[in-house]
Amino acid sequence: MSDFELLDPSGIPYGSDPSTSEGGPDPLLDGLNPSQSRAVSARGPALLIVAGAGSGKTRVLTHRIAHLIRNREAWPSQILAITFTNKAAAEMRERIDGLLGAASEGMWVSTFHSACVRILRREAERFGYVAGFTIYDSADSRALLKRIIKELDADTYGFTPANAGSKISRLKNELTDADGYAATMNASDPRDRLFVEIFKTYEQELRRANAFDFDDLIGQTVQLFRSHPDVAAVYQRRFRHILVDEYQDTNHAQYSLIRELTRPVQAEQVERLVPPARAGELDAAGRIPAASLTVVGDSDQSIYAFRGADIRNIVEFERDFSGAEVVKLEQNYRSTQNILSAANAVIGNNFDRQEKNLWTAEGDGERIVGFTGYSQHDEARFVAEEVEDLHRAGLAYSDVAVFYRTNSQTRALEELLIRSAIPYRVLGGTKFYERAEIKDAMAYLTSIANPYDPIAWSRLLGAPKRGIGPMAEAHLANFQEEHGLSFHEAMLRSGELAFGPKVLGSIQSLAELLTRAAKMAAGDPEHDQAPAPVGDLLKLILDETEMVEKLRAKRDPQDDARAENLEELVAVAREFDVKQPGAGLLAFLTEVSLVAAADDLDDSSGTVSLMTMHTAKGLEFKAVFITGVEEGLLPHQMSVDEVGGVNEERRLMYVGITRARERLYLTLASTRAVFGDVSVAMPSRFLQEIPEGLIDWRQSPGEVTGRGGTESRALNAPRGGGSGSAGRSRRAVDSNVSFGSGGSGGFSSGSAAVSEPASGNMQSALDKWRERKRAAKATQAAGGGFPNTIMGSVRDNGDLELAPGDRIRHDEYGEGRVSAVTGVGTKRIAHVVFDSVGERKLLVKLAPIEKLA
DNA sequence: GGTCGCTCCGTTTTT
DNA sequence: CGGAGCGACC
Repeated sequence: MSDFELLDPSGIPYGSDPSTSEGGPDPLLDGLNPSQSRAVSARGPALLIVAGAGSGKTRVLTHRIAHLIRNREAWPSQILAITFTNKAAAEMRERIDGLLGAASEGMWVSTFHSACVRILRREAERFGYVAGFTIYDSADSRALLKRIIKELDADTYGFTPANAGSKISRLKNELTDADGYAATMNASDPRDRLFVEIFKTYEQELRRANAFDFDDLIGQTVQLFRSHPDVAAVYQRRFRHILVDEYQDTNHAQYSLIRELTRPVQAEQVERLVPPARAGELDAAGRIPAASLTVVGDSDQSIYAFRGADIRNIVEFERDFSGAEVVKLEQNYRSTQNILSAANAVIGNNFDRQEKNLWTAEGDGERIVGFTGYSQHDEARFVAEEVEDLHRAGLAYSDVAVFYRTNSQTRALEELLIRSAIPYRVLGGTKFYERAEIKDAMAYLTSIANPYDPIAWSRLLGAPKRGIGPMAEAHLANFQEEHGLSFHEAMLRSGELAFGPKVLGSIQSLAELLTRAAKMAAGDPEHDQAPAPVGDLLKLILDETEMVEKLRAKRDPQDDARAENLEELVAVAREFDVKQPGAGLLAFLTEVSLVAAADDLDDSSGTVSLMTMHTAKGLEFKAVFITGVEEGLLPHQMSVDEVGGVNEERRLMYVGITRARERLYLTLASTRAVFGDVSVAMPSRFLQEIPEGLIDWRQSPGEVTGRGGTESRALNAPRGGGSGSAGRSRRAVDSNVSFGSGGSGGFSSGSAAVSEPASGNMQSALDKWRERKRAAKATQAAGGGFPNTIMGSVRDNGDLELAPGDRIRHDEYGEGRVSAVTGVGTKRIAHVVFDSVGERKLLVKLAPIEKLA
């Protein structure tokens, strides 16, 4: 479409270099160090920029693009820049615009997935798809696989949607299809044969549904290019400069895509190009030369092997692309030397890497702070207090991030952050669009765009409940398949099937709704009617189905939150309509399908960011907490048995450390709750790899595990002296107390395991019951307070009134005096000066406090 | 056909 | 401890 109209109108050939000979300094090279400058100005067929963490690679990349455009070596529309997240793409576009004015018009800056969707939507008809295809997320894929496995009775062979799905995903990332796998498998193994059956059926079903899964987006684009050289030629010609960020995390499919895009256009394809090629585009042999490729990466930050990333792509780049130049960026502009020294020390233990050392001219900075908690709650409490101290010292909340290895670690952290009235946000985890009610509503939109999609259709039938059960669904599905109809058409003709009057009525009115919505979505060009905004469509669906009202009518307080989520979705749709007027339903669905965890990071939100270390890649914060630095968690137990697993975990640790600019905290707990009961945790081997002088242990592992256990000897920590043991015994008592008293709030997840069985069971059953009741009440009352509300572990002080001067007692901080109360309603915050620990801010409603008479 | 409650399952990281 | 899935009841 319009992208192609932006092709160079004046015919300036690729490679001509009209303006570099101008005298005077180049503002785009100004302020760059020699390596950076080389990385911006180097020209040639291929360039590898080895960019250590914080070495200014985004700057180099944006300047390089701006340089190409300003020097008239390329038009914006000839540039394709691939980033890892949509947020990174938006940021890059913004920075280029900042350098050149609105120059990014027509440029493709996007993720692999977004770029491929764009290509596939445009070319879908070429290979039997329709532009309105659905993108299946992993949950959709699993739903489809579940059906297939059941049909083939494959569950008796141990197949599950999850394991079959991940195997298919792995194969697709290797560009292997079902036939390809069948050719290499052990044909005498019935399990293998069955898997091929599953794989084949899955592919058929996807095609029938006019849907692609995540991996298809890349893989099918590669297939498209390979089977249609004329289509490939269009893109090979168009993109003269291809730049790929985070190249160390590309998988084979992505690598192949880049390979296809950087092939020269052969003479016989050149003839077929529209518009025809100009003389300036061609080389002596009548071909259009290959695009120039720039990749940026750092093999030390490769952390996605589990999803097929192949580190060899970057390691063997020079061999792969002949004539490649390599530029190394080693000077770091982000972190203090202490942080870098720790990072270097850790990553230095990976023997299979190219030697590289980050350094900075900025000085040592503060020492790294270490802390070992008695439990994960204790650890979380430290984090919350320390965040508050940093904030008091003038650091904005948004400059602070808390990292962890697994998403399940958020619970304890959230609990303590809520109590401390620290605003926070969790990136990733159970994402907004993965919530059941959101998927329900989205199913309507998906089905409107693609009425052949069985997953979306099947989902919307039962949401909300309307009397159409599995029986009716099966009949309709059979009918639709027999007659080759869309699901909507099948429903409109449901009168031809033997349904009872009630069911028939439900089906008919649902069919009418969908038909009406589909008409609105399509618009009517003849009557000058534009496609309806997405927000209107969604509102229509929600109004007609009464989804929100039905949720509100339920007693369960969680349903209120669900209703609010739906309203939030309407707001998201409206925002989309404003930001991209006329973009349409399809664009909205695409955007929603491809949001990444890091995409909702909002720098102006004024909140602390919680995320996994994987999500943290590419980001930076003034202060970083890495939590759960324990054996079994970091490195994760699962990775220890895998070949190269620990090395990848070490790179993950390296990524985490190098996100920090000024302050780094490494925290762990000596015990961690796994499932229900408590197990002992050992400090991570990575801690030993950091020179001891770099860490200032506020509480070392030795002080906590005590008694000269093997753990403490393994560490570089100072020997825990007298003060540690006093603290330990006091806390030990605390935690026992809170176990016994179910009503006191706090950490009841503790260890009931050791107490006598009979009373222990009764006690825990009672605790559970009380806990549930209180949680329900708390969430009911706390509505609208914080974006993240944890269920089941929040206490509620009801309408506790506090005024300056009041004395209170806190479960952990002891007694103190209220100095001020700010905020209103559920967000009332008490500022309390404690006798022992000084000033703290507490959320009146949720803090474990009581007023003293 | 829907709802409730029980049991059993399971936890790495994600576009 | 939490969620999903299934079986038994209404």
